[in-house]
Amino acid sequence: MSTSSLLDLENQICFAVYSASLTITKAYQPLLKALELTYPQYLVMLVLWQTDGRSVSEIGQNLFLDSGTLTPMLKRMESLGLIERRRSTEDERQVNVHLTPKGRSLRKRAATVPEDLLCASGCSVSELKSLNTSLRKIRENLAKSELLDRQTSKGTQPKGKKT
Amino acid sequence: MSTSSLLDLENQICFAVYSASLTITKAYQPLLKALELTYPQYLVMLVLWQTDGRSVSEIGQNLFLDSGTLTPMLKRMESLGLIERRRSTEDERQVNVHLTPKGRSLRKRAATVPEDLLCASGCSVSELKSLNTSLRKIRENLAKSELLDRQTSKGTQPKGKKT
DNA sequence: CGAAATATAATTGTACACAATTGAATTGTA
DNA sequence: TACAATTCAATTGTGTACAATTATATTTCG
Repeated sequence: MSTSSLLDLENQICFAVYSASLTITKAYQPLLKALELTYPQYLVMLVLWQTDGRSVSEIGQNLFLDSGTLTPMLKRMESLGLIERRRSTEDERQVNVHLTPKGRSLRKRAATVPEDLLCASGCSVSELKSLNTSLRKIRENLAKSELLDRQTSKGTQPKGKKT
Repeated sequence: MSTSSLLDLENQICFAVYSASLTITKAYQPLLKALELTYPQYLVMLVLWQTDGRSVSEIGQNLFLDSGTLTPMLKRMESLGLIERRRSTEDERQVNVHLTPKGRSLRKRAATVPEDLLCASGCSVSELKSLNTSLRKIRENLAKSELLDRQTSKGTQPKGKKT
C-alpha cells in the first residue's frame, strides 16, 4: 500500500468516526426528546443509573469529559429536576450528583431507547463487537500517546522541563 | 445473547464512537496548531485542496454539515486569510469558497499530519479498513432510517401528513 | 504545625453543531 | 408573465467540548 493512500485512509477513518458520531447523536435525538434528554445528558444518566451519587470527577472519568463540560450540563439537568448537586460533607471539594425520583423513574422509559438505534445501525452483533474493540483500542492508544498530555500526566513529564 | 446485553452493547458502541471522536479531535489539535487549524477546519481544507471553489452547500454535502455550522466557521477561516468567500455571479444564492495562496500553501505543511495519528492509533491497516467500512455503513443506515428526516426528504414523506 | 503541592469544581473564552427560522434568488408551472 | 415552490446561505438560540485559569479544600511533608 502506498504512503499516500495510507494517509488517505487515516483521514477517512478519522472523518468516518467524526461523522458517525454526529449522525449517532442526531439519531438519538428524536428518541430522547420524549425524555427531555440530549445524548450527552443520556450518557450521564446511564452512569448514575448504574451508581447514584457519583462525584463530578467520577462521572468525568467514566465519560472522558471534564468539569468545563459537565458543570453547565449538570446544572441544566438539575434545573430539569432530574438530579441534585450536593457538595460532599466529607470532602468539601467534591460535588456529588444524586438522582431525583424523576431522574430514577426515567430509567424504565429509557430502556427501549437503544433498540431502535441497534436496528437502524444495520450491523450484525459480531460486526458491532469488533467495531467496539477497535474504537476502544484507538481511544486508549491516542490517550496514551504523547499527543495528549493534559492532566493525564500520571507518568513522567514528556521533556523534563523544570521551569 | 440476552436482550439486555444487546442493548448494553448498543450503548457501548455509540459511546465508543462518541468518545473516540472527541479523542481524535484532541489528538489532532497539537498537530494542527502549527497550521492554526481546528480539526473541522482541517476537514474543510481537505475538501478545498481536492477541488477549490466549492459552494457552501457542496462542502456541507461532503462533510455532512449544514450552513449553521459552516458559515461561522468559514468566516473564521476567511479572517485567518486561508480562504475567500465570494458570492457566485451565475447564481447569487450561492457562496463559493476559494483558497488563498496562504490556504493553498498550507497543503504541503499539512501532508505530514496524518502520519502521527496513524502511528498513534496502533491499529493495523486491515483493522482500520474494516473499521472504516463499518462506520460508513452505520452512518448511511442511520441517515436512511426514519430517525433522521430533516432536509434529507428527497423520498416520500414518512407519514403523508398534508398539513 | 504550616507552607507547598495537589485535588476538585467552577469560570471564562473560543469553537463547533444543529434545529428552526429568515430573506433573497432561482425554478417550475399554470 | 406571474406566482408558488424550492434552493441557498445566513441568523438565532441552545447545548456541548475544552484549554486555561481561578478559588477553595485537602494532603503531604519539612
